[in-house]
Amino acid sequence: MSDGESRSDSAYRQLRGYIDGVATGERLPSETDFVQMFGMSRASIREGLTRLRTEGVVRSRKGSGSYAVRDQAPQMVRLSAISSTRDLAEWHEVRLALESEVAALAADRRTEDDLARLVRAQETLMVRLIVDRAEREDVAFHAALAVCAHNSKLSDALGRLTSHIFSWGNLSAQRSVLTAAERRELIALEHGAIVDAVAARDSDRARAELRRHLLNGRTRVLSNL
Amino acid sequence: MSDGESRSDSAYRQLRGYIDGVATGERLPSETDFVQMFGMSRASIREGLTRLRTEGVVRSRKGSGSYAVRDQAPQMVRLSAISSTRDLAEWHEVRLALESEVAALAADRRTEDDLARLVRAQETLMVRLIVDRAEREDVAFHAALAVCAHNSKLSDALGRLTSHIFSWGNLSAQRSVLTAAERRELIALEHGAIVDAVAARDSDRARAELRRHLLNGRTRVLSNL
DNA sequence: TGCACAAAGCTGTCCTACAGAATTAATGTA
DNA sequence: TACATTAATTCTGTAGGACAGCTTTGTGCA
Repeated sequence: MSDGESRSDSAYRQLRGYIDGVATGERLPSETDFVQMFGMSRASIREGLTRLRTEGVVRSRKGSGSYAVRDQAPQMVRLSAISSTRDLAEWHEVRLALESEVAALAADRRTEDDLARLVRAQETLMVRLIVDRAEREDVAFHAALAVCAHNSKLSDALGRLTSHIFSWGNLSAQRSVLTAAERRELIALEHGAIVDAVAARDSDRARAELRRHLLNGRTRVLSNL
Repeated sequence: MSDGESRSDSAYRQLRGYIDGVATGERLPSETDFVQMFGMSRASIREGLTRLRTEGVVRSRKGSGSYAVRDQAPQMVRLSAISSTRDLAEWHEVRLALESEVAALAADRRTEDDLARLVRAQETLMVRLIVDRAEREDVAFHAALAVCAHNSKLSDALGRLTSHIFSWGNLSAQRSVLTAAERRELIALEHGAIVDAVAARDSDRARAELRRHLLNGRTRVLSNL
């Protein structure tokens, strides 16, 4: 889990943890202090600090020191760049949290029209899977599921997060460990179970089946790195 | 150019300009190439690159090179203003999704120190509840729980969302249907159940108890409107 | 006390060096 | 020739040292 973490990732994480424990505007220890505290070179410490400066969490003044800048306007949740497998795993967990709730709400609230759209999205996906990986249709299925939940805040956040994670996937090698046929069968099975649960208005089962689907997918993706 | 510009500022600006002129996914020149192109040290170049990586504009792979990312995609999830009870209910559901997962992860991953902090937060809350509504201490308890989950993305998003919801609550009349004593007993019971589940490393129970806690709270708040 | 000045500490920047991953070139074999 | 294997090269990540220039602190003097 934390093995894919580079030195500067570790520095960033530890610095962030340190900053969470100090008052607004307070001066941080010097970079050389952090070097001794964290047991890594000043270059790595500075890299972590640079990231925090970019995020607006820290401000540095030449000759004086670095200072914690507590956040001013928490009106946004920033989808920070995915720069390590740990970042990816963490965003996956956020997605899992949102989408498992979406699945449960979908089972509770779906209309007949919603269900019809969901079924159609799944059928379109399965047809397309014969040709290629059908990533666009896969996203469409999950979007159709989100619509069923009848919560615009939830589906909007989930949609942005999913595309964020997805855009990372496009950059990486994206070699699947599964054959096309295996993948097709898996999706048929797992998506089918979700659709069934939503159709039966069984929210607990919908949540459980979606969790299984995402956890399986995560395992496959992460085992590829 | 401008006098107040540091070397790394200049590197950042020039790198950004360079990247604007290349295709998505294209490989950038090496850091040593930029050293010659911009006439500054590799440290300054790397600082500029680190900023761009943090912004998600660039991605670097050890041994290979740095690549332009583009597809600037939606980097933010906007916490839109709460202007109706429906908005409030929807954000509550998002919070429920995130925090129930946090509770489950907390039970799985909490260290002894995490647990100690959580218990202390609850004790502080209970003491303060004798005096007033102790909203700050209530938030602190939930923050302590989030720390246990060891997922900075999840806890950050949840923290911002919670403060967003709370800021609405502060604006409204905030008349509770419960007496202070009733509220105190309820929090003791429900928070206690969560702490117990986390202590026992029972993720399912932690999830369930947190759901119950939040759903009860939601019912109380919404029945007030 | 108040002020000037020296000393120490800090970040910003540059340099050199090397490990380790990824890519490319070279080489041997069928 | 075609291809698999190996070696050389390239590149980022990290370490450590050095110094300039700015800020803060401390000291001594009037």
